[in-house]
Amino acid sequence: MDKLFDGLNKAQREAVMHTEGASMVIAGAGSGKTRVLTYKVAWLIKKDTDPFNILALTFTNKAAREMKERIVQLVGADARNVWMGTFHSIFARLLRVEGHRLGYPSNFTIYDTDDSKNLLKNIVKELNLDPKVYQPNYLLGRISICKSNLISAQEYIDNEELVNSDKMAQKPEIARIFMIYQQRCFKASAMDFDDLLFNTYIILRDFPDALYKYQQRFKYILVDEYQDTNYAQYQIIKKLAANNENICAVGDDAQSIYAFRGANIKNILNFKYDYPDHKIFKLEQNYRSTKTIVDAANSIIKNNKDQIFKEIWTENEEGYKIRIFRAQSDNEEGNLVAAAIFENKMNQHLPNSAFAILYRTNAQSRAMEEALRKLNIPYRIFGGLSFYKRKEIKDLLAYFRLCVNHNDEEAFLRIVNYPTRGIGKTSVEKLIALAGENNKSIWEVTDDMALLRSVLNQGTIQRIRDFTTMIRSFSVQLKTRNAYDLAKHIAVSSGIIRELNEDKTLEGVARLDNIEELLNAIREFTEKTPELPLEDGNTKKASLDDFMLDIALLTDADNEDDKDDRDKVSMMTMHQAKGLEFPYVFVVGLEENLFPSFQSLSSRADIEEERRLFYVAITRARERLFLSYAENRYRWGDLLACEPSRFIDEIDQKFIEKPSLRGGRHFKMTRHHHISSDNTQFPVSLPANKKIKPLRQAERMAVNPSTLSYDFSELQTGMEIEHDHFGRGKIISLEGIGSNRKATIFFPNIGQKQLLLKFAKLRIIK
DNA sequence: GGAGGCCTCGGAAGG
DNA sequence: CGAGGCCTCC
Repeated sequence: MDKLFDGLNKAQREAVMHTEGASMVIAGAGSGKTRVLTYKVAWLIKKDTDPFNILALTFTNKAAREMKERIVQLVGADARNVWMGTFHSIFARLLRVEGHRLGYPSNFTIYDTDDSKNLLKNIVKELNLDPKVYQPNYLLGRISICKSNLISAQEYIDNEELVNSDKMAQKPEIARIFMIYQQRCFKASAMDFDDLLFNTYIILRDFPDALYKYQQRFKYILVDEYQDTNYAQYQIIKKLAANNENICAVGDDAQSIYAFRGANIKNILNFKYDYPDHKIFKLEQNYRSTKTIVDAANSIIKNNKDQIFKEIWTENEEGYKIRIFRAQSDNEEGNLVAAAIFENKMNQHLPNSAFAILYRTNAQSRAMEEALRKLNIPYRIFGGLSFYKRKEIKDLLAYFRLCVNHNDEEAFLRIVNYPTRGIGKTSVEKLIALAGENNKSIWEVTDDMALLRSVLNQGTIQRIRDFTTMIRSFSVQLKTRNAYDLAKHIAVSSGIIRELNEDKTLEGVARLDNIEELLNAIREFTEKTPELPLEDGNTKKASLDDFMLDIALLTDADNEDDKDDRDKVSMMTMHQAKGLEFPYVFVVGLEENLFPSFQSLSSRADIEEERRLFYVAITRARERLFLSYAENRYRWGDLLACEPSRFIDEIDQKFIEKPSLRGGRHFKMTRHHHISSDNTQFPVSLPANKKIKPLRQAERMAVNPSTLSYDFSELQTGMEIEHDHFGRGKIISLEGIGSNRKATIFFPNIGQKQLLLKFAKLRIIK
């Protein structure tokens, strides 16, 4: 037996060795799923499969990168040639080559969700429709679900059922908006995230030579997180695998938590019909968690009706029972969690990084942060505003985008007047209108003097031409300069750096830092990318258009900041925790209406998804699990009374530490759980408009006004403080009492300011 | 064009 | 509560 198989158990080994034909690996939490995938690819390579013939699809870039590194360690650098990446990055690559078949240039832009929403907003405005009725979020959601179910704009218009349901919902124009949106994206040489899948499918469907080419190339196909694939992804895989049927789908139906964004659990349930000769491997031994945690998780998930039978077990020791905290308020919940972390850190000699706090919504992080700060426990929050979503980053990237693709409408609109150059809203609206009337992109309009003269004055025209001339001059240099040089040149010549330099606030300084960080990333890219040979025998460093190829597909996890990985407690949503593990895990906010979320209460399918999310959350824990809930919680500025989550009741009581429940439980079966039938519809009809918000008003409760006394006694005249926005300053005087207490502060960069202490979150420097 | 006031509305999140 | 959009005023 090859030594590659050392350290794999029987089920894992069988799954790895089954390379020919279809197979499905049902991998329970902590059962070594990633291991099977990596070893399977490694085994294929070892058996002399050309890495170029292996396609491995993951859900995150990070997963792909880590897996690739691991495989390289196992079988050598050759493994770098495996086609491994997310669905979106792999198929974006395919579309750069094949997109011309549908009329896209190879340098098409990838619109991110902000671009898509802006475009939709503009379209609604141009059509004079009510922006309240046609909200960008809603529209994009609708369009996205269509495309991920392979329904084109034309098919939508022709589908009576869909059009009628929109009429019933008083939104009859959705089909038209969808169509215009697609046309505008096309005109801008842009694809949104869903187009990357939709268009890939269309090419495989309509161009037999292309289908043949990729079926030949991808002889072995592996798909990770199969339970989270949507219909479009499913169909693409099915097409690619149709010839060889060497497909291996890995997943766990119990961990499907993305149905809300179109993932279809049926893909995993139907695998057996799609590939009748398939083999199923079940990985049921958990290596991660204690018996208590594994069995408690089993006792929860068995409440779900829709699932593939499996029995997760472990040889690990029994371990600690689960402790449950009941808190009076969200703040007290934070204090209990922080205190427990502190105590365990000390008693068990654990590093901060041994702990994770998992919550349902990002808003819950605040109470936890405050509590941890009080005890001086360092923490790191995952999620939040992504680097690539920051305004200054998007601004600079928009310059790059427009250089690479002049037709990129969203990039054009973003920067045509940033930094300000006297091209106002009215002029821009006229450009958009001209583009629409003449079936041109905005850039093409700016190139047509006759058209411009028809609606704009000479001064405006000149300013617009100056702008396009500048962009052109940048574009020319794509050929001559390397990515870093040009990026830096653009950052300076565009005026962005000057603009940010003038902003002396903390925010402004941080923005400039971010620009610098982006430029550093580009420098690194320029240096790391192998040089391309030129016709004249010289070589050429990577250029800015190379860098821009899949920049839209990058996320925060892709630039792991090594400077920030000091020993810290991790805080994140349960969704983000998928795939991770920690010795000590706190799952907080176990309250009805929060977890399970109030939006999920009316359908069984939604509740089951929440339950799977709970399952994911608790199976992150290796040694010890803590659950908590608050009886009162601030939500959207109101103090709400809460009841403990039904999920707490679902855990078999024998796994729970007894004395923690002071006063016993005050709820049992008295609640009414409104359960309607499953509203999953597939593939033509769309999910019905989601439920009406239940109970919000009724839940509201009076706030106890005696708690509103403010005490800022630590602050004194003469102190140096720091303010989020104004930076450091010195307190000149203090006046007023209670909530009216205010300070006069001198900020060197800004001047003198009067601030109400209850709003200004001042930090004392000395 | 930018600052400041008022209003609205809120899920989880990968690419 | 707080972010973001929109409107008004300079």
